[in-house]
Amino acid sequence: MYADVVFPLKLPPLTYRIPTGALSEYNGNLNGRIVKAPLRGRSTYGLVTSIMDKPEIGGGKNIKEIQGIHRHFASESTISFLKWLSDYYLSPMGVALKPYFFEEAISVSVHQKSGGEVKAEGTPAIQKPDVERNIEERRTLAPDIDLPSITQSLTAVCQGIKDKDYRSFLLQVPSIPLEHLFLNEVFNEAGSGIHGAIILVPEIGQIERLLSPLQGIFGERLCILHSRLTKREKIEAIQRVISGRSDVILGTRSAVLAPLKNISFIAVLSEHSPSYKGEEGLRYHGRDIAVMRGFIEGAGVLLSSICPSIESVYNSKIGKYTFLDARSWVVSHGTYQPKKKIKIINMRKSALKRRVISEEVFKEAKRLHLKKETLLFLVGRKGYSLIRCEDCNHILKCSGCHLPLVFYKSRDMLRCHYCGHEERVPESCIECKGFNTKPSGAGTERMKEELEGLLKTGPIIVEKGKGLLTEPRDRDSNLLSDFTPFVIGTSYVTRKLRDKMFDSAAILNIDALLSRPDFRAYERTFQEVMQVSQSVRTDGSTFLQTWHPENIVLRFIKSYDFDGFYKYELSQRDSLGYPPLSRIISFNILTNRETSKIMLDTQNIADGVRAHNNKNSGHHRHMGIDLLGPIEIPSPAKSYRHCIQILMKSRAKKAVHLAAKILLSRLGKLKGVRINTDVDPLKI
DNA sequence: AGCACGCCGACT
DNA sequence: GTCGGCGTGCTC
Repeated sequence: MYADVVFPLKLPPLTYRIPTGALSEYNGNLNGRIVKAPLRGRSTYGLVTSIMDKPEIGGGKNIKEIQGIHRHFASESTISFLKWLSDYYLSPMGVALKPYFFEEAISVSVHQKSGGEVKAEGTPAIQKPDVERNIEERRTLAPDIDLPSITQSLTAVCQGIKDKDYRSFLLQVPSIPLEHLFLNEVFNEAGSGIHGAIILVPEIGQIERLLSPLQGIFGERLCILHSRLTKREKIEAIQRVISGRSDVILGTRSAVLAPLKNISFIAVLSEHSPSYKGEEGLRYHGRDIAVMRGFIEGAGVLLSSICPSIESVYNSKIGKYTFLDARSWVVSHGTYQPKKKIKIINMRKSALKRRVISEEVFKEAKRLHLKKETLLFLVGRKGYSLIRCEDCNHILKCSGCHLPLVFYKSRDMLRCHYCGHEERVPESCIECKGFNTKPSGAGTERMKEELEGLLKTGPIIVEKGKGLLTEPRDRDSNLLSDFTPFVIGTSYVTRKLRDKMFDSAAILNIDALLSRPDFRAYERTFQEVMQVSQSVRTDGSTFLQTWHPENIVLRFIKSYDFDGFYKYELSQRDSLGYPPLSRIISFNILTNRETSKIMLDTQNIADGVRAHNNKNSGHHRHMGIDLLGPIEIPSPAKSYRHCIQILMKSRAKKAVHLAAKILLSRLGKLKGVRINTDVDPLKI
């Protein structure tokens, strides 16, 4: 008998001989067991995914023998999920095994005597929920909360958990605290029915805010899992999960693949967050994986957000998810009023002299400064500005990366934010040799300068720029006391300083967000504004400065018309053939070699696949597969100098996978290149 | 991931 | 002349 073994390496399953007698010792089934097998002369731990009578004909000639059989790791459903992952993300199975915490599981096996099954200790008794606290929370968050209609659906979630029905929900909430409150409700209602749960948040910082309420409910059953744990901590966490001591996991993206034996519930908070998408290794999307894992393992899945992704709303419209609308959880009086004012500022009418700040925002700054209140300024970048030639309109770029260089006035240097390269500011324009180079646009540094200048001229005195934060990267966010009047930062300040509330906020150049070369630019902008408004107090305003106030997205945003936006955006995506109505797969061909020959070869391969596609689906014109490229793009990987990209795009979502496999197998024959495949890429 | 094989620069 | 650099390729 033979077994296919997967190693946590960039490898497909390899075939090994099963030692005689071993099978009967394990009831004739080794599937899902960790085994030790020789690989390139060294014994390595791997996972058995299938057993068979005869080895595959095409496989290796001198098949080696399994050296040791260890604990059971993966159920049949886990193995089929692994296969699905490898298939969907077009990666070798070993790459799919890695994020499964396989190596941690091996360490656990090795340290605590291999061979035998670890007996699950049975789930510890559920702790009494902290009822007092929850009631208190409800009172302060939403005094007249009207639960009935929501509760019905919520109970359905709980029933789903109890019945092991496959059910996914998309919940739209008006605020982050209510998102958390809802989750609390689910656990209070369904707590005793939950055996195995995963709660995902997009960033590590958000774990903290859910920790104590969840500990109140689950006590020792709760386990934290994220990528910043040390090796040791990770192994410890996985040990708790494998042994059954912990069956409720709170963590980031990677936690979705925690090796839980049973799962009855998965929650994905802020499901729209781009942090859920991986950019290396197995490039899986945490939210999509959650839905798929829920389906395969029969768990209820709850996706929630203040501003859901177009994908998820689409999926709810076509019946894949049940939509729960909690936006009406708005309290009319009381302390909680989520719909804060959003003001669109027409810069054509009201930009002040240096064109980065408007009269309205300046007035608001003066007003708030007098009242000792706080204002958040959001700018597009760090540093002072870009440098643009007034004569030829050329913007200074990094010679290596072809990305704009950022001017740091304080150090009088230009810096490439991508590769870190620094250079002196040139005397004249590289393009036209003119001497008319000027700062263009505004970063945090320039805003600080601008603001100090403006406020000093008025009746307000700023204490030597004190309290103005220009370097939000500072690890120590404690620098920001509650009395810090003005914070200037890039958008990720809102993520890092979630608990700090501002009296107003201003996005100084929303046009930069809206005009990003990304088909999701409008969606991202909507989400960004919703995010920012979360940090603004109830009676405060969010100012959006724009040179294009006629932009339809701004009108949707201003009136919080998410439904209108969704309709508009979906029709745009439809007419251009973008997701969610199509699927995109990107292929990056990375190399350090001369690019011209590879470019030619790649072109030929692409043409071949194009011909193949046309032959197979020529009569369905609208269902065809678009193959774009190859084109040379700036290399996204530091260790490779060149990158050639091919994009595949089609409304026929299954056919595109098939075509991608053909393309990949041909690209694989190229020498001296590395190929990165990204299914459903976020950045293209 | 490792580890071997392989083809170009400064040392005994 | 060799030692060794790491870039490239293979692992049942």
